[in-house]
Amino acid sequence: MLALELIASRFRALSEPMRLRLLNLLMQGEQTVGGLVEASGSSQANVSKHLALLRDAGMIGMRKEGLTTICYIADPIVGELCDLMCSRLRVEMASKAAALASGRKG
Amino acid sequence: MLALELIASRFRALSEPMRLRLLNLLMQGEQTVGGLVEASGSSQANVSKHLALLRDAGMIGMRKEGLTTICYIADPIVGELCDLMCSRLRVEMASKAAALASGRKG
DNA sequence: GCACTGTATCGCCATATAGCGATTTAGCAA
DNA sequence: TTGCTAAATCGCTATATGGCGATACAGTGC
Repeated sequence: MLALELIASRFRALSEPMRLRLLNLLMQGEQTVGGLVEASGSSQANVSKHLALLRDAGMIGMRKEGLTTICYIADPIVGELCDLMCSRLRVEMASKAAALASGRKG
Repeated sequence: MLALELIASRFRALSEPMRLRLLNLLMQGEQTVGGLVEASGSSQANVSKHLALLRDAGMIGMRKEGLTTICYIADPIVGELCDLMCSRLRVEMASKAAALASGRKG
């Protein structure tokens, strides 16, 4: 179904640690591509590619100002999805830790 | 960072249309693997592989009853994430449709 | 025109995985 | 044991993509 592919592609955009890292940086405020390159510790080519993918997925926006390109979160869903996933993971990890502590199998 | 990889792997589990389809089927209630094979129209091998991946991601659970294996949604996050994404897509598609109708560029 | 800088893109390699058919394994019934 | 069935796994191919270095492009200033 078309809709499923659309949804899948959005989730896929969130399925790489480097992209989550870039989104996380952008959630603190808009940044230039160069700033993201430096902050992420990845190569310029990779960051550019990931940013283009995030843009195509509608998650971020980009505007040019002179030589530099400035990126910003374009879709509030990003924070919501990550918050949901993070809070869920916290619950799971807490229960696993409790299981380990009590000697049960994970 | 470890956490980012964990989060990314969860999103990755949701990044295939076939897996979304299987989850969607399971949201109507638990099903056998065979039932999912039939309902999804995919091969038994593929469905089995996707289900194993979803299980490893903690999204579904499986229990054996005699010969058959019964699958069920194990993590309520599945529905929430998909609802969020779907509602967001509806908003975007509606605005794109409006843009098309008014002759503006998408 | 030239040089410099910030981004985007290209070519390449390695890895991951979706899908397929074939096979194996596990449980039930003779 | 044999046979049957449900599911998992194996071997394979094709495709997608993350990461790299090199290059091309675009905007600025000379």
